[in-house]
Amino acid sequence: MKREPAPSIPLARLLALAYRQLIDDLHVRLATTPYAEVRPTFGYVLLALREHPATGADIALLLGVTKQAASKLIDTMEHGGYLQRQPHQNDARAKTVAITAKGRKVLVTVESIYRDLEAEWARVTSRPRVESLRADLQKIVQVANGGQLPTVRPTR
Amino acid sequence: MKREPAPSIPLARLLALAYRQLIDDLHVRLATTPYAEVRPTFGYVLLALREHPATGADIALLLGVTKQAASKLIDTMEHGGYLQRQPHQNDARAKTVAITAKGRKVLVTVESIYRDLEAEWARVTSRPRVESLRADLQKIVQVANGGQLPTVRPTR
DNA sequence: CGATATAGTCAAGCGCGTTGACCATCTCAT
DNA sequence: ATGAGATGGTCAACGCGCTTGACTATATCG
Repeated sequence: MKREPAPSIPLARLLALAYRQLIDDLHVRLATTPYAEVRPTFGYVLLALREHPATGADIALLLGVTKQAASKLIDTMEHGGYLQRQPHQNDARAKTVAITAKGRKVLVTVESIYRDLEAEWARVTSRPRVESLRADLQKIVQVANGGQLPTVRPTR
Repeated sequence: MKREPAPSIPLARLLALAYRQLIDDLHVRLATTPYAEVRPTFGYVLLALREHPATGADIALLLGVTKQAASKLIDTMEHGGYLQRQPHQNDARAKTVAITAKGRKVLVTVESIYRDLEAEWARVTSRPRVESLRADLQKIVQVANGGQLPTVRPTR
């Protein structure tokens, strides 16, 4: 046997695989709900709107994309009934983007699915190890970005 | 105080951020080498070709994309001089795709950069924790895929 | 041998982002 | 108060990376 010492798999590859695993599983499960049309980016927007409405420019900034791209996404999400544009109170140029009841339901559904998925991960390793994973990743990402969690930028 | 228990950040988000962190840093550093034009997907292909050549169809399967998409990518990489198409020995339909010396140099460069980056991660947490991270992610992904590491599919 | 599968390519189209140009409105220094 | 510039939003055109569909040439196997 000419067995090499098993090469350690690049973290980048594992991260990509794990991420896809989660996202794909999420959307497989979402497909069985009334929210099958929800696209991966929706979640980030809904999450941002949960606390309080925002403008299109805010969302563009959050996602790290242009206003135009954000605007298109908001169009789609509005057509889907996940959020709503309203005239802005203090600024006649701006529009307020607010999450709808349907949008909130998606959020609740997604969170419940994530809980399931993370529980499966915990069965494969253990609850504490999953929490270490979360903590370590958070720390690493934060340190690399001056203490802040950077804005989303789903993938590339 | 109506302080909620600090919501734990979704693993999916952390994974996405960590992955982007790594990939972006990699390409920032690559930009200072003679291989600035290398795109994220190149690495996966080169890695696959390191051991032995493959056909376009193999590569398509590996990347989880169509033959057509793979073909275009191979075009680009061939123009860049990272790999080479040759007639296949036993099959007149097929073409053999082989890594070039330049392609191998990219691989060496990338690995060295990854070592640096992973070392930085280890400084933020610790060497053993980075290795736990790697081991846990690998296990989780494998278990979810019947013991095999799935094919690449860079992102979505 | 012929039916069917497979390797590869060309062409058109789509999703999701971009750049560029533009208008309406807000802000602020003068 | 006003005018220059910044900002919010939209429309239009286009690019990149992928898709589906159609096609040719060659392999494979009953």
